Amino acid sequence: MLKEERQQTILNEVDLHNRILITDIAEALDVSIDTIRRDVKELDADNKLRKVHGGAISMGYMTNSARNTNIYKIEEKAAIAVKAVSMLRDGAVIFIDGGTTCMELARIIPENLNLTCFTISLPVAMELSHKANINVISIGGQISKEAQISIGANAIHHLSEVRFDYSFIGTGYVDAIYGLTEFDWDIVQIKKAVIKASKKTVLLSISEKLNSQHRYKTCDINSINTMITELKPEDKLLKPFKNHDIKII
Amino acid sequence: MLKEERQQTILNEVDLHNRILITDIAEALDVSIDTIRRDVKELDADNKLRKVHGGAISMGYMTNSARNTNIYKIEEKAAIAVKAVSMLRDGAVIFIDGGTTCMELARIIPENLNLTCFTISLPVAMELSHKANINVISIGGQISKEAQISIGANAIHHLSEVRFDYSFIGTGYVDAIYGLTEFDWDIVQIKKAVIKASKKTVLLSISEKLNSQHRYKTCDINSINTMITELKPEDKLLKPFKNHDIKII
DNA sequence: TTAATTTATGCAGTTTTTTGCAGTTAATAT
DNA sequence: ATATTAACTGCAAAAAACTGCATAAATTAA
Repeated sequence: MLKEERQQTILNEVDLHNRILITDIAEALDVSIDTIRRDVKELDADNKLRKVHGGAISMGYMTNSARNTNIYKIEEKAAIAVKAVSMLRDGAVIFIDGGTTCMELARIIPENLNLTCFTISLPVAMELSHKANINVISIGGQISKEAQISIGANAIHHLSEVRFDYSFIGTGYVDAIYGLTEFDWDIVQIKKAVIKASKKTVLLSISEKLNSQHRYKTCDINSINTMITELKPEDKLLKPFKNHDIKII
Repeated sequence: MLKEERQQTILNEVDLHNRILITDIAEALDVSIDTIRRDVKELDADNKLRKVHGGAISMGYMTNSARNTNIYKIEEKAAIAVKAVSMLRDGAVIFIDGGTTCMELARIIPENLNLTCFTISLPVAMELSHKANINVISIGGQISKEAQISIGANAIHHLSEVRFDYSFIGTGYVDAIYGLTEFDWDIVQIKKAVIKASKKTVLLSISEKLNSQHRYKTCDINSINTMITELKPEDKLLKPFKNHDIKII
């Protein structure tokens, strides 16, 4: 049997069943385990499948990391994400919110970090699921079509049963006096539950949102432990927040 | 024997068997191995076949090479999805499994249909969230990195608290005698819970999976109410399933 | 026709590729 | 923590591919 044939067979099996065992294939094709191991290694290098311990899994829809490049103020959000990542320590149990800033954080979390990440966001969960050492836990519930996050009583109830070392949240609007506010009532409810479940709450927000407010209130500014913007901590725009008990990065 | 003749013979053999061994051809045509090697080299340069170590394979046989971005057997899966969609009625409460076939179903569910859709799959949830009239409920839990679905006790517990009119599920392997089987124990547990929560269970499977089996059993074939493949119901491949109480579409 | 030239083929020696095995290390499961 | 299983490393045998060269066959030119 030709090597090419063998590799085609492997690919076919992987496509069919999403997952294969090296030992199964070796037995089926009657070649040594090492040979199949090498085949799988090659196919993995060619991005035809993903090699895992003991076998291989299909690329399937794993590949569709539909990089949405045109995110508003992406540079600022990336800068915020970098600061946020520096807070992460091995073994931490954290929560990551939805929204493009938190998505950016999820995207740049290093592969080698061991974390347990809870999230209500479908895109964040998908992004994190590609990282080997991150244990991802999706909080279920009704899906908000606009934000692609879980909302509703079910999600809130779930949040009441966990406790995060850190939660990284975004907000629609933030103001030193009025605190964090949102356009959407459902989202406020979820965020309240998140903050309640967190030992430390970290707010990620681009400076453009500073000094803005809306209808529904999530929490006072004092409920936030750390605030991250793309600005330097000494920037004058951040002055109104310095009077509070907030660490500004 | 003319060189042209010889090369034509080689091409014929390749077309016939999809593959050849250099040594076989050399022996059959009674010329030296080097000659055939040179012939194959030329034919490869002319893109008449693909030379590989030890022989050559036909161009047509290389189905997998260009297909990297696409989904395996997408036409078949789309055909299955079309049949599945025809079962949906306004107001139904359904469950959609993960996997590429179920993803295809999610993709083609009409915008104007009013449905409540539960799912454990992140990609399916994201896809459905774009449809205005679909109420999407994500079942949370630990995220399986391979399948991008929720697994574990939490997800199973949730499934125990709902009841679906229909559940559309995929499977790794299906056989008339051994029933539905999977590679992965966690996934079996989830699927058991799904089936238990469903008034009617609909299996979506491409025919290539028929008569295959693996280690862990999800359920007997009788637990399935409807079975959808890309084949016509009267296809002889489906005969083993006709003895059972299954509706075949 | 014959000589010259090109092309094709086979052979020997060398290099590369493939494969399986044994021993060790790493990962996973119990 | 320990047992089991898988992965990696280096090695060696076998098979295949490549190289250069010599010879044979075919083509062309004189």
